[in-house]
Amino acid sequence: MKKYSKQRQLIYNSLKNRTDHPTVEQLYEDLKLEMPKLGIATVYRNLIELCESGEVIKLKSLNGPDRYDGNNIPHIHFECNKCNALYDIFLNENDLKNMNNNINDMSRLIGAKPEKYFLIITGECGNCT
Amino acid sequence: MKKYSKQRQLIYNSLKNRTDHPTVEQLYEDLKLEMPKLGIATVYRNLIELCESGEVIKLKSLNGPDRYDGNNIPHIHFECNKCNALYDIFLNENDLKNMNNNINDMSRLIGAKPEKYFLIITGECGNCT
DNA sequence: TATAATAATGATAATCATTATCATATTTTT
DNA sequence: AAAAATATGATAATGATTATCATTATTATA
Repeated sequence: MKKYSKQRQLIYNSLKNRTDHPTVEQLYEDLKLEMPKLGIATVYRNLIELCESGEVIKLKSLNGPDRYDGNNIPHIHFECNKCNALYDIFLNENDLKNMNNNINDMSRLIGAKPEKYFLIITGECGNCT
Repeated sequence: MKKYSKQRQLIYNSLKNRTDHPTVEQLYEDLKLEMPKLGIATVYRNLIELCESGEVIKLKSLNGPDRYDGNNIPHIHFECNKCNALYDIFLNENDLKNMNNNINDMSRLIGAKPEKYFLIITGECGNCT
């Protein structure tokens, strides 16, 4: 993957080093501290590229704007409907395999060919109970 | 559930009688044929109410704007990344039970209390292959 | 290495989706 | 039927994202 511009490296590294799944706005505000001339359009542009290359995952939040996940190994998400925090949930090898089998079976029901899946659970997170 | 205004009944019935998961714009254009004075804000407003009451489900499309599902029995979705069609996939009782168990187990991993889940599969649908 | 060609940036305008406002109309209550 | 409560339609306002374009940075070429 190409990541030559200073800006892209900054965006890429930042996402790889945080697990809070920031919105574009959050990412932009944080990165401006390191690179004050950064433009928000650059953040949008690079996120599109990074998503297309598969380095980054775009998450459709149920409440606010889209959020971004720098972790591209397969996993699922939990969104707290109290505090809006978005958590990663990593499945063990066996559960992941089962999940993939289920996805294939489900898709077969409608004659479709699955590529990816997005599973998001909502409810109350541990911090909010 | 309350659905007294002519407009709300129209919106409600329309969603219950179609399975294509329209966007607000699509729904609005279609309903204007039956009720030419209908305003799009009314569509938005009533969809919010219908979602809050659980009669209707809001779906976060991976590409376009949000889409709405008049079927509130638990099921999952497949979004075709070629033609953008959004399909329902209904699970049998056993698979649904397994899915719920999995959701509970996954949530337990991070100490969260699950309420709902949204599973969307992407790929190529039967019509596009 | 200097220079030409290519591609990315930052500022901001434009667009798209959604929500807010408010005067009017409809529905419900009394 | 009148009063109170609620919903509507038109449209302004907002929020999120994309498009434009002159400038700057990066890469390729001589």
